[in-house]
Amino acid sequence: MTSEMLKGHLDAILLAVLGAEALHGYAIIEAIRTRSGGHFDLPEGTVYPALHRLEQAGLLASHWVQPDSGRKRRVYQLTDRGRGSLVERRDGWSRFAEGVERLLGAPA
Amino acid sequence: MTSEMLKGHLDAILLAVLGAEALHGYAIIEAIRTRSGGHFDLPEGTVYPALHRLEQAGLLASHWVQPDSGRKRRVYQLTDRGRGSLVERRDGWSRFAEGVERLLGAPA
DNA sequence: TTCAATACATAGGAATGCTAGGTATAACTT
DNA sequence: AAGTTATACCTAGCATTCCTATGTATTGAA
Repeated sequence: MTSEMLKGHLDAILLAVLGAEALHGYAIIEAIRTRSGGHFDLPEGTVYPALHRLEQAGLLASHWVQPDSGRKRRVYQLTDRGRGSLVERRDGWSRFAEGVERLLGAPA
Repeated sequence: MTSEMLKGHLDAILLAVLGAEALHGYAIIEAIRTRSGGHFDLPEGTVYPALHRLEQAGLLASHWVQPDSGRKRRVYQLTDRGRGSLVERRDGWSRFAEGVERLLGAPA
C-alpha cells in the first residue's frame, strides 16, 4: 500500500474522523491509526497542513484549548459546510471504489 | 469524484485491464470507460504517459501492429513482472479500501 | 474536401502527501 | 537535576502524479 494511494482521499478521512467527534491534530493522527485497523499511520507533516487547508476552505473550525495537564492543543470541529462536504465525499468514495472494483475485481 | 482520487491507483487499473487481454492505448481508454460502468473516462494525456512509465518499469511490453484497416497501433501486454505486480496491487487496493471504509464507514 | 473519429505523443502546470527539520511543554527515568 | 521520551504544534521544499493543451498522422464519412 503505497502512500500515493492516499492522495485525494485524505480530506474525506479527516472530515469523517471529525464528523464523529471534535479532536486536536495529534489525537486525529492516533484516531486514524486506531480506527483504520492500523492501516494508516500518517505523519504529522501530512495531517497538519491538511487541517490548515480544510480550515482555510471553511470546512473546519479550530480553537485553542489549555487542558488541565499538558500543553495547549488546537481542537478542530466540522463546520456546516464541512458536514455537507463529508456527505458528498462519502458518496464520492463509494462511486470511486465501485469503479475501481469493477476494473480490478475480475481476475483475468 | 475528483480526479485527484485516481492518484496511486491508475497503475493498478491499467495492469488489471491488460491482465484480461492485450490492448492498445486507445482501446485501453475505452475499456476503462466501459468496464468501470462509466465512472472513469480518462484523458489520453493521463493514460499514454502512464503506459510508458509502466513499460519503462518493466511491467508492460509493447509492439506495433498494423491492422488491416486503420493506422498503426501500439499494443501492450503484461510481462511476468507486471503480472506479479498486479497481484500485489490488487492486494494493496483491498487493504487500502478496507482502511478507508473503516474510517468513512461509520457515519457520526 | 471538410469534418469527425481513431491513434499516438509530450511539455508544462497544479495539486497533494511526505521528508526533514524546528519549537515547546510535560512526564518519566536515572 | 539531568536526560530521555511522549505529547503537540509548525513549515519549507521535494517528489510524484494526473491533467490541460497542443501537436501529428491516418482513415472514413458527409
